[in-house]
Amino acid sequence: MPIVAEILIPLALDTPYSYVVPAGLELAAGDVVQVPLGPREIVGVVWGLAETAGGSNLRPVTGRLPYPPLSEPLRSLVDWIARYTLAPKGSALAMVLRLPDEAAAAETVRVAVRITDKPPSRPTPARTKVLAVAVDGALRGKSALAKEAGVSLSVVDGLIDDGVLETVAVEPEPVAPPPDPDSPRTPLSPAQAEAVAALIEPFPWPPSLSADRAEPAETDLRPVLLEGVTGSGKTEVYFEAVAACIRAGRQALILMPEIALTAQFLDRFAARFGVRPAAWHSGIGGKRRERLRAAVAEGEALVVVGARSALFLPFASLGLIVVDEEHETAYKQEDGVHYHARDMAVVRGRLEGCPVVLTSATPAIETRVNAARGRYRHVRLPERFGGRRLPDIAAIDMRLDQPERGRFLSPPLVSAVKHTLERGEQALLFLNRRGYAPLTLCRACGHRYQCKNCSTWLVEHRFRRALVCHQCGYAERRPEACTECGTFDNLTACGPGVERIAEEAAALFPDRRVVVLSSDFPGGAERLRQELDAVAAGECDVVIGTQLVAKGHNFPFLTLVGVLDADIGLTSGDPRAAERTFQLLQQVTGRAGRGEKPGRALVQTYQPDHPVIAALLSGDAERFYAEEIEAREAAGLPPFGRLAALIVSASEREVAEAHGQALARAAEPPEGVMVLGPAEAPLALVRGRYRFRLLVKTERNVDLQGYLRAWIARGPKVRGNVRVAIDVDPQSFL
DNA sequence: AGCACGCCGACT
DNA sequence: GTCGGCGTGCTC
Repeated sequence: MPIVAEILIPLALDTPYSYVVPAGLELAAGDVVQVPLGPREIVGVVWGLAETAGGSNLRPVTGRLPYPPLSEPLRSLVDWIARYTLAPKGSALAMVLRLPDEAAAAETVRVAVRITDKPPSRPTPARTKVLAVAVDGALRGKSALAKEAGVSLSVVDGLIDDGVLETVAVEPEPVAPPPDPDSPRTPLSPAQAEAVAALIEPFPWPPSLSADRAEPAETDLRPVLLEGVTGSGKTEVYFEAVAACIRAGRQALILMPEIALTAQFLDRFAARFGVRPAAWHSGIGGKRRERLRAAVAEGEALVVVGARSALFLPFASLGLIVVDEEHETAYKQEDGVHYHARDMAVVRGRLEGCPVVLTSATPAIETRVNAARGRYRHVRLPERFGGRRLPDIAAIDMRLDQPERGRFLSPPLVSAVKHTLERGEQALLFLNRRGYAPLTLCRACGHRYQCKNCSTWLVEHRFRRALVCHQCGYAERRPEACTECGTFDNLTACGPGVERIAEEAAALFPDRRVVVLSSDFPGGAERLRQELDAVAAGECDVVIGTQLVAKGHNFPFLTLVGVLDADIGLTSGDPRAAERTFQLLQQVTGRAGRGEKPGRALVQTYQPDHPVIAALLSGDAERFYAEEIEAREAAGLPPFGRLAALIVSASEREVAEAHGQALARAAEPPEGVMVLGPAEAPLALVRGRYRFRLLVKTERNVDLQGYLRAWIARGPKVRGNVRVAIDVDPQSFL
């Protein structure tokens, strides 16, 4: 009887396709194979095998490919994610399978050169310089040697041709040198040591700590929330869990938001483990990427630090997943397959049978609730490391301390910055608004510049001389004359953005180095990264920054943080606005005083009594969480359970056809599902397609997928290429 | 993802 | 009259 293989193909297909297995080919589930699809050959993965009588009209599997098979837990993860996110299985597989393309896989042989006994046939000054360096007989790369000798590469090549230097093929440098868990380290504080013990005691691989205990601890595979204020040393605590994991011979994965994956962090890792960890992020490409993937699959890479896509690496023996800064929104993937990496990490941990540690100074509400209800363990680090104090936080009531007309820095803040700079310390002015001014209007006719596609104001970017929509990216040149009434030179900028604050700071402190850090930093992400390093090294006095300064980087010289408009975001319609604002402000004020000197934060606000601001000022996070959870309950929003948004993406024509129909002609929701509102007006026109959202609330364990499928079936008749996904966010699924 | 088919506008 | 734009559907 012929054997039929169910092959999942990494395309947007929801079901595996059937192929016959040719005689003589032994296949097992998880094997990576090549199969014909239409006119071409394509890579797929064996999802299942069956012996059947029929199937003679099926095309045969071409053959097995020399890649490590996908493990059972990883295949289950693909199935799980596809089901949960309503994505086609093949799309979920594609995230795991990103296989090397031929070009990238071609390993170029690296060569090094070494001096031989042969004297040069024609000694020239340049050659003499090279030989002076090479005389020690050590191996060097060609370009390294040329650089060290201060000559060009051709001189080295000439000496090779002459036989004076010999080339030696070198092994490529290891992508993942083994970290040493027992490398000497700075001692932990008592609070940290206590947290380490509490954290790893119930982990399945026996930690050395409990080796001498009489009773072996009972394993507890619940995810753990490791919560501690900024500067409490959470990293060192979870490093000990990583150490215990690799001592037990298992691999560890540390997930971080991309922005936090800095040289600074890798150095901290190196300080603990002797080597830098293997890093996986969107910037790592080609050959290196594939070698690292192979090292992970062979179990050779013991620790991987990576952005969210690292979650899909084919670990041979995963023993621990750490999700650093678990509240970060960067963990949400918003295009293609919609998923939240933190939650998928919890799922993968469950499927792999390994513990998952979530860390944060300001956990997401749903994580806090999960911890409070005992579904997650909760380990806390209550104080800052090394006896350092949290920054003093004070409010500046903008109704009382008004800035000068046309200015945005209040007098108390200006004087605080002045004193900070006089002491030779750094100040950060935080304003979560890119560009120069959020609104431009004509003084003559009152026309307000608005996006052509969205309902938002166009933000002036003075550096680029453009008006830009922050919603959809639409941009136009900033006009000289009003496009409505034609009045020349009469447009006025309303409100501040970071560029405008930089202008103000430069005027106030003309002899100081002022730098603006935002995601549209001129020169791109790489230059931005360098600039962040420069700021951390103290090469700047006043930093004006958007939310990106709240993340990742540690600025040891920073002692003052001024928050310019703390109220931004509190009034937005987002049900998570309060939480987001609290997290952001807590993180950014926590930047102050992480070096030698104590820090201070001043918060400009019009509503010092707002619960979010009050909680921030009092440093009472407990109160904030309690109040926020209560407020959500009262508003019918879930503090727990799942808040999802159905996102429909439809073309302009489809929208026109569906116009007038209630987009939320929803199926009757099942028990436990509550529709919070009708589909909103189009959120944005993105690349010619409108996106809609439908917010639904669910209790745990409700078949949200089923409901959403029903919605799709009975929803507006937008035919054809309608894509649907769940906006995965606060949720529970265990 | 590719690739084919098919339906409409704008051109040698 | 065709050329080619992309919207749509199909691949075991």
